[in-house]
Amino acid sequence: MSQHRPTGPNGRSGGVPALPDLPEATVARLPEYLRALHHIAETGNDTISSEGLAAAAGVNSAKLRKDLSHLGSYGTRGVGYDVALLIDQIEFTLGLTQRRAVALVGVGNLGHALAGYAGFASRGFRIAALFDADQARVGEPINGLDVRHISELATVAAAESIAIGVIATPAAAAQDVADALVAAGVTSILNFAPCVLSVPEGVDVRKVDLAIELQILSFHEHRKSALTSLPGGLAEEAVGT
Amino acid sequence: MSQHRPTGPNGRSGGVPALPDLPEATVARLPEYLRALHHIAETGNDTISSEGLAAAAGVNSAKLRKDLSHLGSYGTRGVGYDVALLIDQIEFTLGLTQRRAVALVGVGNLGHALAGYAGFASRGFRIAALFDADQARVGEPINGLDVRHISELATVAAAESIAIGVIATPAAAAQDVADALVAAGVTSILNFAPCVLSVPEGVDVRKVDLAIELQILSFHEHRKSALTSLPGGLAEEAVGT
DNA sequence: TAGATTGTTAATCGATTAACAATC
DNA sequence: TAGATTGTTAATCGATTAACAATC
Repeated sequence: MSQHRPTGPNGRSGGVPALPDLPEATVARLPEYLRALHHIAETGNDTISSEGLAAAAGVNSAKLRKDLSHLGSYGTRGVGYDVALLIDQIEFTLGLTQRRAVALVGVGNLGHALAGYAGFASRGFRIAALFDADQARVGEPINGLDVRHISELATVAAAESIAIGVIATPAAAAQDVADALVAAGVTSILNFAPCVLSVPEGVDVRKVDLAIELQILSFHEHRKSALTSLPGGLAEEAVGT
Repeated sequence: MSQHRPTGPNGRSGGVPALPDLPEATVARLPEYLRALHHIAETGNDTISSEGLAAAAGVNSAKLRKDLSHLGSYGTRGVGYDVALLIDQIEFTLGLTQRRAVALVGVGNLGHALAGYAGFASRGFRIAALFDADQARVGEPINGLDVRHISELATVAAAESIAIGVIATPAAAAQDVADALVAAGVTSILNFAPCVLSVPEGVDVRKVDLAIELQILSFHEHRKSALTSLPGGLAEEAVGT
């Protein structure tokens, strides 16, 4: 999913503040904790136990504490975590202290929806530019931004300091778009096209494939219906804890 | 992410055809192999090696062979895999031999795009009904389907044999929608709302949170820029293989 | 102090990978 | 037969979890 460069055993020389190595599984959960913490903050709580936060994030509390211990020691034994402090720590770790500019390529069905998705803005990102290869769409205003032609990518990316790109094109176009993004200096790509992208070392790719999510659910449906049709009683038994 | 019931050590009595236990990580990759295989089939190849398929799916070949070995032995040593046969096997395993009916709840920005997403139809699913809580949207035709009021969920789900639901509502509404889906007999949910759902045992939930994907990328951006700003040379060194 | 809760340890579990014997 | 490639083994690695000592 994400091309990942091992950061090595932190073998550094200078007195630079060390960014600790975080397990990838932990990194993937931090945003969930952050979302839960914002929710908790909104309800007026300024302290939360690992048990409470874990419940809000849908994980078990041992895992949560283990995850947070990688960031440092920001809880108080016998009390819990200071919500505001923990929000700050996680936001810092995720690099969300600056609002990051994002380029969105492909303003079809899905791209159009993503361009208007309020969750990006509220959670640390700014859609800074929209691109499409179709001249007929260039100039079209979406959510306050005019769609630009893909050929302008490099210029705009430089001008807006864009390091993150979102691909919402058909699969057939995605690799070319990825190449263009990389050429424009983008080093992180979120790919909604159902295909594998090849990118140089140092560029991170994450993929969201909507049909794959349904197919995974389909697998479990298939299992569930197979169990149901077994001779009496077995279904319950096999479902276990 | 997905509430998962361990299926137990296959402890069965009767002579029912055994569905082998598959590691969850393998299940999550099968759809990717399937997509790659369809692509390979379209290019006219009827045989593919593990090396070739692995490359097309973006994984290493040892992992691919290990994954496929869980389904049984469908390759030929010295030759490779029969593309059509493997497609059939994976589709069977994923329960894609029947086209599955899906209910989509919430036809805002994102829901609208999902309702029109061709990838669902082409990869085993049929959006059978659209729902919204907003009476103003009820009756609106989207992609050949009229939006219905959420109160009709149970009736329609039964009539259309819907077992899979997609939630594309605001977070605040998502839990109520999930409850309604479960009450209507839905046993698999794909949740696009940024919140944790609580569902009964036996119901599977998968979650897609678009902002979380960007936040994970942001983390890596943060790391990369920290490395870049280190005193000369270290950046290259730390990036490693 | 007594009660609560963190941070850490250590055991367990599952996933990945390289290597290679089996076999086409 | 020789070459190619699978399916499996076994070692390694990373993630999860329960338990509890540390400490507020």
